Amino acid sequence: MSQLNPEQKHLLRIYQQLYDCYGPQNWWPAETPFEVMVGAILTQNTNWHNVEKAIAQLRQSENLNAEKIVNLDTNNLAELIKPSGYYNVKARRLQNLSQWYVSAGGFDQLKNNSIALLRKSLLQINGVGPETADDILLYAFNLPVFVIDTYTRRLFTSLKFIRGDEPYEVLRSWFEASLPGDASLFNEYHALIVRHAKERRCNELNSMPYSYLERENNSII
DNA sequence: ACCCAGGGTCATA
DNA sequence: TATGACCATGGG
Repeated sequence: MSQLNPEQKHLLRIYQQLYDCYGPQNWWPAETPFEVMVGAILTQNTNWHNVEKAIAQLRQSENLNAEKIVNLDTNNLAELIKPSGYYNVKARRLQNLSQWYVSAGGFDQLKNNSIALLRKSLLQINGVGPETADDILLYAFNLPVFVIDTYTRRLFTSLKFIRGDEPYEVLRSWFEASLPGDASLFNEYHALIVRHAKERRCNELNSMPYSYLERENNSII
């Protein structure tokens, strides 16, 4: 603790404040790593409540596994996930992801790869962008990756840590370098950010801006 | 009726 | 590299 710089200490104080307000979030709500991956695709620009309906229909039809999804007719798959929106696009994305998953030999094979290799591999799947890839790395593989989403940008912009328009990779690497590399911490932190964005009941946060940009008179780049 | 949600791709300049 | 169009359901 004594070796942490001011930014690191403040990021941890913000985390502690969120945790005190909302408690543990127990993310990601799923029974298997593959279900996490499916949820990560389906939740793209979509309310989680709608995603739950889609996953329930996949489960009920006994299609919630990679081999089944690969072999399903794309239109039938689209019908099953309809509540999640963008269903034609997402049906193709789910099949791309499932093809990748099956071809790689499943979770037990995939988990042996490094973070960098897995991310590179995930980003080559059409339909998997940086945030979806990092959701999967953190919540399916339990790897220490800090997920950047619109909520993260908004919160830390309002707290004056960032400008808000920095490229994804700039923010991810900055947060990862500014926090202990602990998957459990990143897991809970991101979940708390989302919880706070939905409820906005943690008023203590508003009174603790760090003003990093003003103090350094510069950006984090 | 209007707004947006736990993004990403593709076409265009 | 940088904008804009597009994907689409369901809840507020």
